[in-house]
Amino acid sequence: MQEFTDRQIEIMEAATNRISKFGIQNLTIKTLAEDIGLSEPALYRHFKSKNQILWSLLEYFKTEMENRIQSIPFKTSTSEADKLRAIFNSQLQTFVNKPAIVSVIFAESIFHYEENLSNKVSEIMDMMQEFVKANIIKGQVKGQYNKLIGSSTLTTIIIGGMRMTVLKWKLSGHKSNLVKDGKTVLEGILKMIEIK
Amino acid sequence: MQEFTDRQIEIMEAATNRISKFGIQNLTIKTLAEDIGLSEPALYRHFKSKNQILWSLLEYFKTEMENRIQSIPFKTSTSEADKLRAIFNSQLQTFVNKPAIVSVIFAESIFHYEENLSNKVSEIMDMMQEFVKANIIKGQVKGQYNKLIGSSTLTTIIIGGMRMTVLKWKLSGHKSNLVKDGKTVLEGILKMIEIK
DNA sequence: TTTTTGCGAGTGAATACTAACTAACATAGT
DNA sequence: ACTATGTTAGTTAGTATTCACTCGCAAAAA
Repeated sequence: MQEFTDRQIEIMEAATNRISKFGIQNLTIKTLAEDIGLSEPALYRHFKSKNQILWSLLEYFKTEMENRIQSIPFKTSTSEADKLRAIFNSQLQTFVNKPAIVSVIFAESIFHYEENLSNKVSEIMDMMQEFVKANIIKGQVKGQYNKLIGSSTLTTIIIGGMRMTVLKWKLSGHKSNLVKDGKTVLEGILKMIEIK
Repeated sequence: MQEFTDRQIEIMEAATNRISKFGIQNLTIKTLAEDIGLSEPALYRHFKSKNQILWSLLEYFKTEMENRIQSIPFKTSTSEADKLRAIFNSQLQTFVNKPAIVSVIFAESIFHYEENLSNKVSEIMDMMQEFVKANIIKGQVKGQYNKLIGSSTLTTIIIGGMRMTVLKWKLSGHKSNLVKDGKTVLEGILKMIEIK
């Protein structure tokens, strides 16, 4: 298990914010050092390379996300649909609290050239897909969801719809209501698959 | 209306290919010139800046896409669902024929720092959304689609599902069957909204 | 002859990263 | 209690390399 120092976390958060505000092109060791109020070489005391700053940042968020979702408390009586609602609510709320994260997590393309980074982004996406797919399968087995559509296709639709909502929120300059819009999309899909 | 010379189109296609293969970070005037077999200054005979190469490339594809979709022949008797099928089929087929385009069109984040470029990407996305939303509204008015979900939300779900399918195809290294997977997703959604 | 399209050889500004050094502090041996 | 030694976290001043872009000139096309 990775552990990070306070300074490392400070650096990772500053990096996330800069990417969110000005894009990855503007994330340089120089601008990053200025944001924190340190010299460039000081950053190299805490990370051995720029790549490692980005990698750690992704790892840090992945762990946070995994822990947060897995520790959502469910009663045994909770329906699969309600579990799905809780997972997405938690996820979208996190994005609202820290909008900068979205720019990094939803950016398969920006790390295209650095294999270890794009792999980390894929890992995060896969994790989210696993949560959703497991939910769908369970719900279909339990007879809570209909079986009009296969679980893989349904997962693609749900994750796709949510990602699209987040993208629109980002393009609106975070002015739209992400939690509400996300809920609307999810309820729409549930309306079509849930058996009441 | 913009017109491009043969040489300009050659440059734009080479740029698209390089972005697709190695990411935008690797698209430099030098590598681009080498791909075409010209010197760096020669490129500046055809475009006044690197930004303009990227802008033109987006404009070029946007126009192509608009014309292609609008010239799909429909009989008056064609159902809205069949129109939607035809539009997405045409779009996905274009991606399969020129996979490099996807890296550029689906890359809101890579142009984050250059306003005129991210605006162009938004324009392309908006255009696609308009086509879909118009189709949904018409279908609901004609009673071909049910009204369980509002047209905006449904548009988000459809576009989101298709984008997700394209993203998965890209991450698979273009090994999955995009046209087939896209059709499955669309049929899944139609199954839930179409009134037969 | 004039215009178009190419070239070799640059330019200044960034970029990630390094070298050499230092002040502040912790710890261990006597 | 005092000194020797090592560590942590920072500094200033660089390095080599890469970047988008330009200048002056030639050859070819119109």
